[in-house]
Amino acid sequence: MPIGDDATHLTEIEGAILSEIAHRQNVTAFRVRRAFEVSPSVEWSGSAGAIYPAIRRLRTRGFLDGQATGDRRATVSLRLTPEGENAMVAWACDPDRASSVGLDPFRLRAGIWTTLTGQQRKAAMQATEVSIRANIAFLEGYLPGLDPVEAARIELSLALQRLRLAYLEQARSF
Amino acid sequence: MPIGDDATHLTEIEGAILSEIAHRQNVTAFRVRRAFEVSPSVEWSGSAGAIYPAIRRLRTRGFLDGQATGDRRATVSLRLTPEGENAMVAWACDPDRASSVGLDPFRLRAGIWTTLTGQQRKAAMQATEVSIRANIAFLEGYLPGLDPVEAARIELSLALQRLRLAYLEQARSF
DNA sequence: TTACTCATGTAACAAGTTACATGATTTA
DNA sequence: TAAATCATGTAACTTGTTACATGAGTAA
Repeated sequence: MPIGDDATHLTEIEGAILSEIAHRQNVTAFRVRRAFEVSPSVEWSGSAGAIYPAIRRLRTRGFLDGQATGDRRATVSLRLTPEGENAMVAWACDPDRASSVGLDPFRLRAGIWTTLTGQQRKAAMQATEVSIRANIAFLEGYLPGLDPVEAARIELSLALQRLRLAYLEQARSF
Repeated sequence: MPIGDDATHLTEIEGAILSEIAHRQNVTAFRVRRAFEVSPSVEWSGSAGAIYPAIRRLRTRGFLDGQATGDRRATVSLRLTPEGENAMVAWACDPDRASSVGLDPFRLRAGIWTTLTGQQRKAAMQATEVSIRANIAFLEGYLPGLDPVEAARIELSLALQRLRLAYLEQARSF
C-alpha cells in the first residue's frame, strides 16, 4: 500500500488527522474523533480504536507533539512538528493519490443495476434518488458557517450527489 | 458496521465478489482477483488474502456454490445460490449505502488545499490536474467493448474526474 | 446528585495488504 | 524446455470497528 515507501508515508486517516490538527487550535484526540464522527463528507466512524493508535504512531514518528494542559483528566493538546507539517503537505499534494477515483458505493452498484430485472432496477434507482435528495438537503443545511476545509469537502459532496442524480435521470431513459 | 444486522448483510467487497460471479460464466476465485486487479473503477488490490477468505465466508453462509471442474489443479467454478442472489440484490439495492458519499482522496485533500500557501496550493492543483487528465485519457481508451457492468462504472469514473477538473478550474479563479 | 459531555484508552474482532508457497497448464 | 499464466491458498502484519472501562468537569 505505501506508494512512496519512505519515512514520510501517511495513510489516508493519518493525513486527515494531521490536517485536522493543523488547521485548528487546542486540538485533542477526542476533538479529532468528534470532527470525524460529525463530518458528513468523511467516512470514518471516528472510533477511539482507530484515532488513539494512529495518533500514537504519529507521535512516535515525530510528526505530532503533545502538551499536557495541566488539568486532572490528562488532556493532551496536539500540535504538528515541522516534520509533521512536511509530511502532511507531501501527503496532501501527492497527485497520484489525489487523482485516484476512491471507493464509491454508488459507482459500484450502478454497474450491477444494469444486470437486474427492469422492476428491480427501477425500484433501486428510485429509492436511491430519494435518499440522495435527502442527503443533498442535509448537506445544504449543514454548509452555512463552516470553515473553508469542511466547506470545500461539502461542496464536492454536493456536486457528487448532483452528478449521481443526473446519472439516474439519464439512465432512466433506457 | 453492519447496517441491517441480519443474516444477509454483506461487506462491500463481498457484494462486489457476488456480483462479479453473478454476471459471468465459469468464474473462479482467481478470475475475481484478476477482474479486481485490472479494474480502474474498483479500488481493491485483488489480493489473494482478501479474495479467498471472502469466498470461503460466502460459501459457508450458503451464498456461493462451488463445483470442481475435474482438472488436476483443483479449479473450482463458482455460482450464486438463490440465497446468494437474494443477498446480492438486497446489497445492491440498499439506498442508504448506494447514496453514501464514499471515500474520496480528492475531496479529502481539496479541503486541505485551502489551508496551504498560494504556491503550494497552485502546485498541488496543477499536478493533480495533469494526473486527472492522464486518467481520463486512460479511461476513455479502456471504455470501448466493455461489458455493461464495468462500462457503467467507467462512465461514472469519467464523470467524477470531469467534475474534479471543473472544480479545479473554478477554484483557480480565487 | 444525577446526567451529560470531555477525555483517554484497551480488548476482541473483522478484514484488507504484501509476500510467499505450491503445483498444473499453456505458449514461445 | 523454459517462461508465463492459471489456480489455490497461508502467514505475518496493519489497521479499522464495536464495545467496554475509567475518570474529570459541567449543567439540570
